[in-house]
Amino acid sequence: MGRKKVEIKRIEDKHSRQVTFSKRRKGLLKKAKELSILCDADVAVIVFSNRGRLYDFSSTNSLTEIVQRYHSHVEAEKESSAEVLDTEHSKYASFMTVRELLQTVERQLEEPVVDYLSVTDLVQLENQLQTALMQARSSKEKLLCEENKHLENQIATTKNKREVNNGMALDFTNLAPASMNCRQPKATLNFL
Amino acid sequence: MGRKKVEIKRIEDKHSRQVTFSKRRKGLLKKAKELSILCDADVAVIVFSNRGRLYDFSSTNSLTEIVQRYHSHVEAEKESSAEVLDTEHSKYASFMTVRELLQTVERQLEEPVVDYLSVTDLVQLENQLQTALMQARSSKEKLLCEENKHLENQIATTKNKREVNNGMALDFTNLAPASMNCRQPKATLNFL
DNA sequence: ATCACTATATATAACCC
DNA sequence: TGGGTTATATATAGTGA
Repeated sequence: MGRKKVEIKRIEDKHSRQVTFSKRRKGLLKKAKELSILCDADVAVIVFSNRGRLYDFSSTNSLTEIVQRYHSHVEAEKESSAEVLDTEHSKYASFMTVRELLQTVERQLEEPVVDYLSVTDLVQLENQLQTALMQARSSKEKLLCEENKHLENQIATTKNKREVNNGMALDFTNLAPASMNCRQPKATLNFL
Repeated sequence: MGRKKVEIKRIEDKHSRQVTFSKRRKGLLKKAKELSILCDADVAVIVFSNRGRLYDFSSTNSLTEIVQRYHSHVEAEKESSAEVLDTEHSKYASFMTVRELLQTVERQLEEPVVDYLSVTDLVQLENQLQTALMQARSSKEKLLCEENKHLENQIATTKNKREVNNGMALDFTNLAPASMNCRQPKATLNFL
């Protein structure tokens, strides 16, 4: 795309590598922006120069937003590939997740918290909610209404079983990738 | 870059938006790869189509790696820049938000839901939790423990006031910047 | 570093299947 | 969807200030 065709391999000359980096980085971010606008897509780009300088683009206010969505998406894919999910289960998954969320937050608040579990669990909760949100976003009206009605019934009939449900611990060990993302607790430890 | 020059604004025709998305996405990911190879840079790209499908590129084995580097980079910058925030106020902000979240989710689940309020509210909740998360992540251990103890007391003493608290509507208007991010509800409405 | 210039390589819009 | 073709718009390599 210039006077000469360049092979796609590391540019050895330091100066032209730097110049090319500057030009292509700008081009990449521009393309990312265009894609997000033209196609109404959410796009995030992170670039670190080989000397550690950061450049980024996000189609939303915060890049983190998209990253979170990425994590939950990966999370969701893992779940759906693991279980061949029957329709009935997945249909109400988002709202079930919210109910679980509710219970977890309750426990979170009512039990003594030691160590950094609060931070870690917040991350987990956040992922769960994000997943629920993704699913909710792509639902259509009828599904949504059905779900709501169904949910109301569930709530009504489940209220009595509260104790039982609370006894059922959420299995966070299934969230391996998510917890790998959360090295924040470690980072927090570094402050001390 | 084609037969005609295109303005950079949302493509209204659904079909050509989809086609353009497909082509430009491929182009973007290719450019990202080239940049990372040519200039020995770390590059991560995340793309969500407007229908929620995920596409990504990472110059390292895991995209998460780069994301983490991004977070530490941002964290480091944040710390080096001034922290103006009033300590007393921000101290418990994250956990207060979680408590509000709890109440809101409860209402969400126990009240009949009409229209798309459920989706919209989920977005709000998501933002609140995100805010809580951000703040929690940057807390230090002592703060965290203090908060937890304080919180436990609050919970204990607040339980009786439940009714009153539920009556107190959350003021979402304070979340202006966050809610501006959420154009998804609009997008969701378009499906219908 | 970045800016401007140009010749050229690439990306891609409109069109086909 | 996803892949071709072709004409055109863009990106950018090489160069110099």
